[in-house]
Amino acid sequence: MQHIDIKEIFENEALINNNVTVCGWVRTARDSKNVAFIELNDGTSLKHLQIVIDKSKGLEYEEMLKVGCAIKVEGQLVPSAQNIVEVNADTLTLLGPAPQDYPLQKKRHTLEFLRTMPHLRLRTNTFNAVFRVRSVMAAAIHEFFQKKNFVYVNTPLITGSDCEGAGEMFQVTTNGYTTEYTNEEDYYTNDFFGTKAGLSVSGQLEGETAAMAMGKIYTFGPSFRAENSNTPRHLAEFWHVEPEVAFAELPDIIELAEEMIKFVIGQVLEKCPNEMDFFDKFFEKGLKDRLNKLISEDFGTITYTEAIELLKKADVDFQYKVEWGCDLQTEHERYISETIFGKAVFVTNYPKEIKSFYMKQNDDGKTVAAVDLLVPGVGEIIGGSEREANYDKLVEAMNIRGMNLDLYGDYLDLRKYGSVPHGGFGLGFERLIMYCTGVSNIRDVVLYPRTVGNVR
RNA sequence: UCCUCAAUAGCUCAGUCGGUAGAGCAUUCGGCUGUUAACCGAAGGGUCACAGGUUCGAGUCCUGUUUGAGGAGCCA
Repeated sequence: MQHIDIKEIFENEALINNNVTVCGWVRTARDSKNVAFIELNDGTSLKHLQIVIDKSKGLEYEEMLKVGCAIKVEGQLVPSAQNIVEVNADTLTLLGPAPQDYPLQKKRHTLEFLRTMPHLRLRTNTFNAVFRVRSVMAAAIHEFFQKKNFVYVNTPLITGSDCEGAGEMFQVTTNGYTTEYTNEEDYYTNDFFGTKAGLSVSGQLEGETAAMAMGKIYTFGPSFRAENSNTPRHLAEFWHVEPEVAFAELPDIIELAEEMIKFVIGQVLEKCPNEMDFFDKFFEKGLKDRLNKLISEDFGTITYTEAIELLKKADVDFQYKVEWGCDLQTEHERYISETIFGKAVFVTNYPKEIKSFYMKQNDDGKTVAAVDLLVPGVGEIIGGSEREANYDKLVEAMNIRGMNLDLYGDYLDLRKYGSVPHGGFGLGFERLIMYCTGVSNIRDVVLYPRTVGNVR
């Protein structure tokens, strides 16, 4: 169907005073005696295109004033004082009518109401802006890593091993509920893979194997967590960015994370000015200032041990007592990133007891080379570490946790043959989108959010 | 999973001390000299989330359930 994107209508000055054809959905219409106005949106632009209907031309137009219908318009593009340009319609075609029970109105709806119709909420300004920003961010992530010679790998979504400590796995099975087996082993050996399988909670372990061959890799794809967590920051299915770098130590990983966050946010500010104005106006006042500040200054850095000292000295009555060895609670993380630093901050070198088996044990014998990136508002958006490269130390850490070493033969081989210092991090893509847009519920930055009890 | 709050017209909400269900927007109809969430007039629209209970009488009080939101835990 030959037509011009509304985005181009607004940007290409050469089109002015020419005849154009545009298609789109009617967002709102205003009718008076001699003239009617339609605001048309085709998804390419946040700004609507005004269509002017001169009633003396005798066009059929009444059905096309209904909010939500799809129309095609041919007419002359003319300058407009208030709207930059507008189209004086010569012909109007109704592509798809919208009956009066169309649920979206031309007024503002609550995000809660829009969540009840994930298919139609996409036709609102908010979701138009969210998914354009999401798309630009995804492209920026690829661009960042590709320019740095990282190889994009796709780790398996179905896995036999659990990335320990990263949450509950969804089980993958072809055994129906009517099948009966006498014991668990019998059940799994008769299943599709002949063993217990699940959806991956992280591609890290497989990513490490790739990094130990290709040097620098990244994954960018879905991860699945069956945790019963009901918060505005958790999804059962989310997109995970997981770079893994050989010949790298913890400071290299921190530098990479900071550089990546700054690049992606810089791209959004540059390529989505209208969307960012929209978010700044309707979702978080001062959003653009906050992001511009973020990309122009260094992130904070503090060790876990230093953070504990500062929290102990803080004149705040925390609900959870601060003691070296405890994991940082949300209230502590907020105090560090929002009150102490007032910006993004890396917290490093956590006690080994509260972190995963694969993290490199530091020489102090008490901590591991882990890092979390805390940002004001959203909390933790990155978790990473230098990995334990020493075979014996890794085996020891796994034994302490009572893990079955037989399931990790491939992983242990990496330390047996040509082991090198390496590390990486995991970024929750949706959390970065929240941080970038000011949208405060993760369900509103995903097309069809999957959460506990919701798989529509 | 735990804690708190909420659920009234299609949407957003009001509803006083327990006494006949309200507004704005939307919809439909009519009007209006180019409007910007247009404006003006009229009409239609209700199982007050669901199930019990207290009461002469419950949208309002009590109990349970469901759904949603926020916080916590877990995490990205």
